[in-house]
Amino acid sequence: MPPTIYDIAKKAKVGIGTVSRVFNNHPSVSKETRNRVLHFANRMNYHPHPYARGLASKRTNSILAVIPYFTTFFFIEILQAVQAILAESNYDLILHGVTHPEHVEGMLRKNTVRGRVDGMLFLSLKMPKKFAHEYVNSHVPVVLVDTYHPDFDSFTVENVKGASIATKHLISLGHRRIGILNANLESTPAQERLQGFKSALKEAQIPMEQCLIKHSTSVRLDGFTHEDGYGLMKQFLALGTKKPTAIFVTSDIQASGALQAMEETGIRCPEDIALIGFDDIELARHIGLTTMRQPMSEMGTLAVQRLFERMKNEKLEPIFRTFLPTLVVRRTSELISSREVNQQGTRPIRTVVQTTN
Amino acid sequence: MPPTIYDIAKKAKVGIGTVSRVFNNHPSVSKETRNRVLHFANRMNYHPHPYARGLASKRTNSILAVIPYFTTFFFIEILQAVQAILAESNYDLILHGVTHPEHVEGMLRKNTVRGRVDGMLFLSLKMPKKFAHEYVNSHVPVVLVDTYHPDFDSFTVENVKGASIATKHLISLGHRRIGILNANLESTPAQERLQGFKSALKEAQIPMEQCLIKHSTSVRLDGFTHEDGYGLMKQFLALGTKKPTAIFVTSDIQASGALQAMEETGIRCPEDIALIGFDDIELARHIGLTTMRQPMSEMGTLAVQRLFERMKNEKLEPIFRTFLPTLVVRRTSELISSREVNQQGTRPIRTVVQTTN
DNA sequence: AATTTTCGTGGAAGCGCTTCCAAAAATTCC
DNA sequence: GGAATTTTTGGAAGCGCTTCCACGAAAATT
Repeated sequence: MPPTIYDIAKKAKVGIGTVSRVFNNHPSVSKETRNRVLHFANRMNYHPHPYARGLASKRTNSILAVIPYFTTFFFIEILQAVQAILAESNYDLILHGVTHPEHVEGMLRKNTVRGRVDGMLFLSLKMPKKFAHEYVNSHVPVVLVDTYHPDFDSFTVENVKGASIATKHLISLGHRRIGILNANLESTPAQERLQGFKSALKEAQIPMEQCLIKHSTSVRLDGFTHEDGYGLMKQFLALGTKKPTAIFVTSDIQASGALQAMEETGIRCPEDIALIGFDDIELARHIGLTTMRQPMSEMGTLAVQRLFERMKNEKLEPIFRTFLPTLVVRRTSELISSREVNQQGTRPIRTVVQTTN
Repeated sequence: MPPTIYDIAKKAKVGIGTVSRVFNNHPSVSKETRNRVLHFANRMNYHPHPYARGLASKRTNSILAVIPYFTTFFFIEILQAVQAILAESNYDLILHGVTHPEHVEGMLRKNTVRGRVDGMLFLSLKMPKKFAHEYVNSHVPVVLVDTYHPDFDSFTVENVKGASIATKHLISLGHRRIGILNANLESTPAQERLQGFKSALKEAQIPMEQCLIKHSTSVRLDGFTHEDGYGLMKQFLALGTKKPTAIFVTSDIQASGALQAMEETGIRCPEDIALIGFDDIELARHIGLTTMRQPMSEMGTLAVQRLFERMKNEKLEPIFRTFLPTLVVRRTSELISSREVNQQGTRPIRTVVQTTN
């Protein structure tokens, strides 16, 4: 049996209250007593039982991250930043992957009750309306990341503007027949990116063509997959002379599929069709994909910081913070004329990050 | 205040023992009573307090995964499999990223004490000798993944054989000047992969050349990075006529860096230098990299299953299970003669998985 | 020197559960 | 119909801690 606070108290000839105070850095313990307690605690390898602590103090020192089941780089990078902060504050990170959207509500109802966790990060999932409504007070602080609800702190990416910037980039390159290769329109990012795309075209007074607007209908990962990109690009390529000269693809992963479809068909990028993605996952750098960078690490950091603030002070007004993706120009959207070609006919892969504001 | 077991008991006009029994699926509760309790519990949104439960029952329903701080695809895929199993068994997954190797021991000492978690997965980190020694009984079940120690269940990849298979693949393609682009030799996988490489050459009676053996000295991620691959490949390319015709790269991520270095220099792959990586991360498929696939998902699954077994029965003998990586042949090791070239001069990216036993 | 204030400390109560034992209720048996 | 079983049930004790109140000793004040 591991030693309890009583064992330490007895050995150190003090009361349990004193031992407790030592381990909670309570100021009113004399230096000698403190050292004596620490000495024995150390010798006996004593560690306060976190559950007993949680039960007695109503603080758990752990925060819960609820993420969609599919783990992509997007979440990893956010969680990595989260972990870093939590670790230095001595908090535990509990992970809940949600497999089915219907489970979200039950999960919330279960974990949102005081005493389970000190706070909760809710990533990329739709906050059920019904739940948000009945979520009044006396509840655990919740911060949303990559999803929005007026009643909670929300940290999201400006998908509309990002998509618009991406599209404008293609326009600025001289393209006029521009397509969009979108994910499943069920998902909010897909809707917003489509919206941004359309607004950019409208602003540039480029007429929209229905055949240049394609989206996935797949349910898996809301269509943000390599396969969906591949399939939709094949459809684009089948358009023959009506096919676009540039395409805004709503995620890097889809773009990689699209690129593969192009390679197989012998359509060159960017010569025949230029491409721009969204996300800037690691892969994008490797394949030289122009894309919109999402500041995942920053989002994670700010979200936890906000969560901590809210844990200190319940009554903060919800804030809604938005992150503007940055344009990262790489090979797939290079201007053909501006290319450097070396003796072997290959080109260096370069990355140009363009800061937008 | 959330309702407690007492509130439910009062409403349902039963004793707290009965409520407890209902929530623990104890058989000796009559159907009507059970339904009545459940009815009120539901109405009042009652959820047993996990910490109180843990304290009273000495089961926590959570397992801890200790991972190196740097989060790579390797861990993600393993953890994803772990999560899937835990979720369906109603267990929580607690994540501890270890930032500094020196922290490992303290972390173990702290969490390995009964009552904190029910079990622990220890990924890719070196189990401190000193700790393993004093870790006798009355401790939490621990299972190691991607690392080995005789006193614990260990699930590891056969790096030596994997590296040997990779090297033999290159040999079978007719290559004789074969290099190895390795990570930091401080790390076990790097050492083992070097060993497998050497043994394959020896078996084929190919003399080893010192200049074809290169490794990273970087500390970050033990040298398993894009940058290290890039840098070392530059060194290979600087060898001029003495440069290899094929290289075994000890990870996909390094291989992607190596490929970039080749592209920049105008050295073609596989025409001038063939490449084989290790891991089969998603990226490998996208860039058409031949590689050794590590069965990460399978490892994760089996490791948790073993952990569960051990949680049921303390006294199991440690087992040591080993996974053989599979050769996945893609573009970077194609035989030049066997290439299909289509009219535009591009080739389809194909994947051939070769099962080895 | 007597009084007040401060500091350090001990330990009871209570956090919300599980588990056990004893007792009540229902069922079976003779 | 009553005793013997079996099935349900109630609730005290205890899990390991925090927190608060009370108390004695030391320091400061008068």
